[in-house]
Amino acid sequence: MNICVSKYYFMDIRKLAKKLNLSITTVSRALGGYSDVSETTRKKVIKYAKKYKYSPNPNASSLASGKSNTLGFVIPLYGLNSNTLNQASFFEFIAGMSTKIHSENIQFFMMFANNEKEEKNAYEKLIHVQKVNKIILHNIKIKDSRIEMLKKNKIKFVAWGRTQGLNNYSWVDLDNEESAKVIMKYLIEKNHRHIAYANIEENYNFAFQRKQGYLSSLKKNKIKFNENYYISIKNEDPDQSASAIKKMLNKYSEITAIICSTEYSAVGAIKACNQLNKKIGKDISIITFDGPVVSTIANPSLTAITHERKNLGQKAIEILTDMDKNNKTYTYLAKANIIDRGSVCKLKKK
Amino acid sequence: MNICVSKYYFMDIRKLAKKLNLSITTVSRALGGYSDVSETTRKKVIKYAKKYKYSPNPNASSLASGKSNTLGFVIPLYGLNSNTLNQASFFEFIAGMSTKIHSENIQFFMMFANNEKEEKNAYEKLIHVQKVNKIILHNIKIKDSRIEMLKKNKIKFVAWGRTQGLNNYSWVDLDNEESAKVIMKYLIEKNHRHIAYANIEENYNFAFQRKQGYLSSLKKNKIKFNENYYISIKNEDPDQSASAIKKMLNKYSEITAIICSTEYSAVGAIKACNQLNKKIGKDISIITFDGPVVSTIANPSLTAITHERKNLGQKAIEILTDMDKNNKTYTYLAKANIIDRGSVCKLKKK
DNA sequence: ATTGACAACCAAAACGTTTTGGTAAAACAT
DNA sequence: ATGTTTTACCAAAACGTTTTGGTTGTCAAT
Repeated sequence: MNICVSKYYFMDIRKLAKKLNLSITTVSRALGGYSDVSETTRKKVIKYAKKYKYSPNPNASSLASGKSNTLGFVIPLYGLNSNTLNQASFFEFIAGMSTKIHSENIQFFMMFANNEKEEKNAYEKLIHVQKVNKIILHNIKIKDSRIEMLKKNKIKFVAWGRTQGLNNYSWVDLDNEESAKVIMKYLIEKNHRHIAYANIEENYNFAFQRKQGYLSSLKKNKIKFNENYYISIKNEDPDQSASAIKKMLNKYSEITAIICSTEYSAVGAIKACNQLNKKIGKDISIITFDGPVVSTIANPSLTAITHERKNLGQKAIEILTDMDKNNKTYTYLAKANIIDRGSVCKLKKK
Repeated sequence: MNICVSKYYFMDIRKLAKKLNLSITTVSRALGGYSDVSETTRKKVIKYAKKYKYSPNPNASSLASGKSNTLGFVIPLYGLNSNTLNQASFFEFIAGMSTKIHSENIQFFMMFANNEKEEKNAYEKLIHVQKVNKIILHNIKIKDSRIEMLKKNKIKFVAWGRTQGLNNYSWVDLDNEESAKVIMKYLIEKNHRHIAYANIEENYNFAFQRKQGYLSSLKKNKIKFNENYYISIKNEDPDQSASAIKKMLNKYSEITAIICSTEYSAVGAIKACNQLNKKIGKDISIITFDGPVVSTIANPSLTAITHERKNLGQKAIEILTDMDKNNKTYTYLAKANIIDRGSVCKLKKK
């Protein structure tokens, strides 16, 4: 009654070669997809490899080839650990990756970083000690020196997020600017004209992009940007948001809708409205970016625009495998959909 | 202007041995801590290894020794991906680990699992393909066949959580029963006697343990267990909780306090009270287990008992390194503290 | 002086692959 | 018929360690 050991009766390439009456070289090259093996032989090799559950020893293989077929990934704990919302998007991303990884037989090597210095160090270790040849670059800064570093080392990578300016590398990202426009269209169709925007500080790239979409939609609809309707909070702290929003709503009572750039500001908005006894979805409309947590936890729930984050992870892996084949760079923008939870009301046309 | 490559000018054990005028064997054994190397030699070796930033090629080392000094860890996405609250505790755990991993120079190998079958498979791959020699066993079931499997393969492991019954292996866990008792003491001191308990289904081990604490505290204080005050919800769905709690409060208006076994049931309780127009912290008291999310997002915030989850991760690594030295098993129970957020009121003594 | 134990070192084998630099046979071109 | 190219295969080296099975020299006990 051996639960597991029996399943992996040990089969190395030598035994496999002997069983097949082939040389080790041929077996290796058959499985490696080299062209100096006839198709009939290759099929036989693959069939037997499957039958005997042969899987090459990854250490031997990495050692011999100088590459490890391992995907490096650094988890920036310092950005995640205290931020429940980022955590959710993180898990959605790796869940997306995992669907592809399984089929592509890639392996995974993770490291942790508790601050920026550790983060950079981790990437260097991944490359020079672990010898990973693929990397998911996460937690992109507006300007990011890691990109040059990876290029110099000729490591294939996909960035999750973009730097500001020219992005001449492969990346996947949310279509932040576009989704802000979608939100604006949604509000304007419901006849909102005095639309406030609660942001976190703009040196987060996504926050900057979202604001751009807001501004360009205003312009397109010939609404003048009113800077009193715009809030920028340093930390992702709902209480700070709440007090700023409260002040704003008190002073500018003509505001009928608030766009919240993160879930934290959304929670702030809810608190502010509760304190002012404004009924959400009636006296005031609120719409937020993202919202996995708000949707289940916050009270009341909020209408939100959500991105297909799972696609991001999937695409990242797809791109990496495509990059193996040809040396192009690829990009992917995740689209977003509005999920109506009743926190936005339709105003009468004036 | 080389950002990174220069930092790791390549130094292997051969070059190091040549520089030191020693054999490769001696260098290896000096760094490995073997006793057939004199202390003076060892010091010299270590000094130079540091100076030249030598770090052994992990693939070569694993290949030669048959062990990889790598810690295996399977992320059960199927339990995490949709559950924001588990995510938070997950990150707290790995953040805890990361503080120790850095200092102990352990490496990390992660796999993902989207269901129980994949999960078990992942552990087998970790052992037989990746050749990890240490494992953090996560997502423990009440009865868990993986434990036998790991024992049979002589893999050192620490379980995060416990099976029911005899636990003759190393584990770290929350002190669930004790913290339920702490909560009960807290409520009873505030003169609550009609205390309801909103649980999720008891075949989660932690839910079972927490209920035990509740029951034994009742007994100790000579309060008879009233099964009408006890709710057990299948899924972690706030709305299901809400409707059950609402029904209960309507029928048994003598209830003055609700203990929520998870944050989800806490959100349910908040919703129920709002719908019944009962003011939390005044008309009714609510206290919840955990609460990283509730504390920032839920409205109002709730008094909660929180465990030092970061310690769990730290201890897990500590235990693994201790187990390397001597073959004992270790256990650790994380203590909990009540954080008062005003949702529990003091009743007048009758 | 001889023996045994011990300390400190080392050469070579082993780990399981990939890669290099071939060879033999078959196919094709002249 | 001969030279050339192509196809299909392989032996051996290499990857950078750890481990095995020693050797040599020193010291204490006899």
